[in-house]
Amino acid sequence: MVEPTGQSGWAAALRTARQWPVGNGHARYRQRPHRRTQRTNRQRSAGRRDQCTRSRQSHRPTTVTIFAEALLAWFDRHGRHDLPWQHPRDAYRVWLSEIMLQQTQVVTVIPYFQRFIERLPALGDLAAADEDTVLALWSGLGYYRRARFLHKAAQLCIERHGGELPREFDALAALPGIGRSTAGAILAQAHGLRFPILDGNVKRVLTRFHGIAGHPGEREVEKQLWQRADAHTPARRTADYTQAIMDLGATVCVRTRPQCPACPMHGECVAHRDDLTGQLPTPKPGKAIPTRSTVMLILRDDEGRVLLQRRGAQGVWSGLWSLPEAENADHAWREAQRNAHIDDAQSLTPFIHVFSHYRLHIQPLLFDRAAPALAIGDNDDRRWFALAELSALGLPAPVRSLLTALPEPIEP
DNA sequence: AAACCGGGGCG
DNA sequence: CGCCCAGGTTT
Repeated sequence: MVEPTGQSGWAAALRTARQWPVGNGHARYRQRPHRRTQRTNRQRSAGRRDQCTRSRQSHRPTTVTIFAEALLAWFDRHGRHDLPWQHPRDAYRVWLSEIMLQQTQVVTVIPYFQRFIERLPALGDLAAADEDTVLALWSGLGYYRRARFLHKAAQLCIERHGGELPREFDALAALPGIGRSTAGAILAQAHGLRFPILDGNVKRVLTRFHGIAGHPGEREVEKQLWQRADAHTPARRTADYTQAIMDLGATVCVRTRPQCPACPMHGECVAHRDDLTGQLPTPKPGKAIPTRSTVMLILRDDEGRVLLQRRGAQGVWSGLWSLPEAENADHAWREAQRNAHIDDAQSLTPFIHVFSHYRLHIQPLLFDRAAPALAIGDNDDRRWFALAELSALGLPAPVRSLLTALPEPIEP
């Protein structure tokens, strides 16, 4: 993990927060110097660095509030305030929107949300609906399992919680399809309670802002992200803040080509400072894939023709023309002798070809001056080809490059 | 053609 | 309790 800026950086944050120019979308913030009204629990328990800053400049706002304040100021001007689940912003509507948004972008969700809420306007309607109705309203969104969870959870609310979504975090997160982040989003958005969220947008914003490397799926990384998410979440305007950080991730701090100049936090963003937005968040590591190895036989006759065979219908490169293969050098010699009279071989530089599910270590063996065995003639699946003919054949890319870069035959 | 993503489920 | 996967769509 890359550590965020030191103390001088925090001082800079304070300056930055106060000096955004008019016309850059931050005028409102600039015109309203920060006055700390109350200290939240979070501010009280803020980290060491924070305390250093405060002890030196105890009248200044903490960086915790800087992040939230800057974001809220941005949200007031540039955030989305007209989303259908914001008016009214009740728990049922927030919940439905959160589940839909887990799998689909806002613009796609809106018409589905409206149709759903029109047909099943309250939690009781959802609980009472039959599953076919729910799935029909969901159809086109995909991930139908989540619609079933939604339906099931509504019925559980009737059974356990008097027909309402519970306001207690644990009870909420115990419902199917609602985990820590969705429970937090519902409590924050619908009830203004101070709970953090950590969806994909927030993960992107936080890994960049704090320069947190490592795939967010890793336990340690995710733990850090929740800590940061919690630390930044303000006690006041929590609902707006939650919407704001999601909006920022969705519209400014996007995965490719983020719009850093439009970001209210770019002055303190580690990824922006160190030009790491392209590397953060760290992409999912390609899962460990096995390495297999093969020997590819290049049998070349006096006229420069090479022996190719068509691959079977199964496995990789099915139906393509390719070189004969063997599992090791011994087998390669035996296979070569079956096909031709040969007297020497040279190992060419081995290389690795990567497939989605394994990597293939290829050892090319060149047998020059091969005299085709008469017993095994050309047929539909096996032929000696002149190099000039190769361009008309379907060849695997590594085989093609191998054959086009063959060394000149050594004269006897 | 891969990345994406909160939560469920499995080991 | 922690790791892995499902499931359509987007980049």
